[in-house]
Amino acid sequence: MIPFPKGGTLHADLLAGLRNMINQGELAPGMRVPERLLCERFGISRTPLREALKVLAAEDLVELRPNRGARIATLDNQNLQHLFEVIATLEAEGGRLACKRITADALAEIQGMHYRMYAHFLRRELPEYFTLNQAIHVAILRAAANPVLLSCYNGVAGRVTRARYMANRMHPDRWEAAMKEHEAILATLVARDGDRLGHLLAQHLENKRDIIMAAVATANGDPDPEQQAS
Amino acid sequence: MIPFPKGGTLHADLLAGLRNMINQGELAPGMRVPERLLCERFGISRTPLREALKVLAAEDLVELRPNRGARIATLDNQNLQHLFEVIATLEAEGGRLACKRITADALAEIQGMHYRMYAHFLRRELPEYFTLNQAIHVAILRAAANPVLLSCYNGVAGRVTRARYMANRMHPDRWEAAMKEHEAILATLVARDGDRLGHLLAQHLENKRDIIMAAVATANGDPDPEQQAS
DNA sequence: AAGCTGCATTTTGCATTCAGTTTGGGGTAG
DNA sequence: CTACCCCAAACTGAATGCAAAATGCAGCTT
Repeated sequence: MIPFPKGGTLHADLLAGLRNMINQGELAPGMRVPERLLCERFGISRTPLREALKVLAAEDLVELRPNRGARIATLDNQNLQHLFEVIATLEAEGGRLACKRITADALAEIQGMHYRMYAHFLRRELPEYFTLNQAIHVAILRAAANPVLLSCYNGVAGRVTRARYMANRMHPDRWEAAMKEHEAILATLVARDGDRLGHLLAQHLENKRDIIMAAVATANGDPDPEQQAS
Repeated sequence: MIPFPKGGTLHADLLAGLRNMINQGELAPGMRVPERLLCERFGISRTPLREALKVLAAEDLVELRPNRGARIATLDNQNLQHLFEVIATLEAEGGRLACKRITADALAEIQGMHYRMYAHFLRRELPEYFTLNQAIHVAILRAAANPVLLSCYNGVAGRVTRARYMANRMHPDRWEAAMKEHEAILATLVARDGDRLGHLLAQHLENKRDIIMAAVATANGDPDPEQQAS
């Protein structure tokens, strides 16, 4: 019986737990969700688990087929293309709005995160770098002061988190380029140039997409991943 | 006992039924959701109803407070601002992509819908006009050939559907202006001018937002609605 | 008379139970 | 040997039951 964070109601905690399991690959894409097994692993009954699965299905993290159980949603290249297209759109708009609305405090906090991230870059501490990287992107979205935009972003970004976990290493050249992009992003945010920031973020996302898609391709057994359609 | 569309599984049908009830105001914003009452009205048990409520809560259509039941989410002016900001973003990007990807068939279908809508406009048939109007917007999104973008749009647009129902009448001048905007939108789509279409759609959405917010304001008892922040 | 306390009722959250469907296997006919 | 069919076991979907928490109200205190 595997313990899990018990903050509030059971189904809510389960939701978080299942999300983690999916993101970390414990529940592999395409896999059937073993209802009964998970119930005894978590030490709960089927009711809250099924409630959580309904929510995950609404988020397209699992596919729910009537009378035939649930499957973990797969992430093929086309899915990733579509997801990143939407993520880029939301981040770009978030950047534009953030330039208009960001407070001095929020800007200072982002700058702080940026420099801490830079330190991790210099020390080649990839996990810490990734964490701050993602935190900066979320912070910009948050600075856009639009909770709907943020929750929309979280919903879509959550669907590629699994793929992010696969891309847990990075070519040094690309890493340096990404760091430079972040430099430009920060400078443009400070300059409050919304349109330019939007474009920079969209470009940055495209590059991120290529890395992740390459990583997913290798993870899927392709040793020489050079497929990346437009 | 109120009947409801019974197509597939019970909770899925319930979901659709509850959405309709919310959109048409049968379940008023801020209202507590009487679990037991709805169960006997639909003639079902609490389990599928609760599953449907969990999904609605994930979509932010209802607010779920632990041990204190569910409330229908309210839609204040700020919410509408935020929602329309995101809707405009998604529609604009959808328009840009549609210009790149739309097929001749899809374009012809949109043109057909447009002219039928124009006929309803000439005859001042508002409900039919609204239906086709919405269908055109969805068709453009669909032409963008990005299912993630579409489902994202549906999710956010679904949250303002209630407000749309309140705006069931329209000033003749504004109606004519909206019709002209649609003319321009169609022409720009035909011309495959993605960036321009994006801007037109965003502008069109801003106007729609103003109408709906004014209607909601009057519905909330404000006889002279002149609040519309940027 | 207003506010607080304690109890009864209602409601929520979860477990358990029941009914209907799918799935897998063994047997049989071709 | 292969294909089909039938049956049983497993699983899914929904209903019911039960414990805990919240709500409402009466009576009491100040």
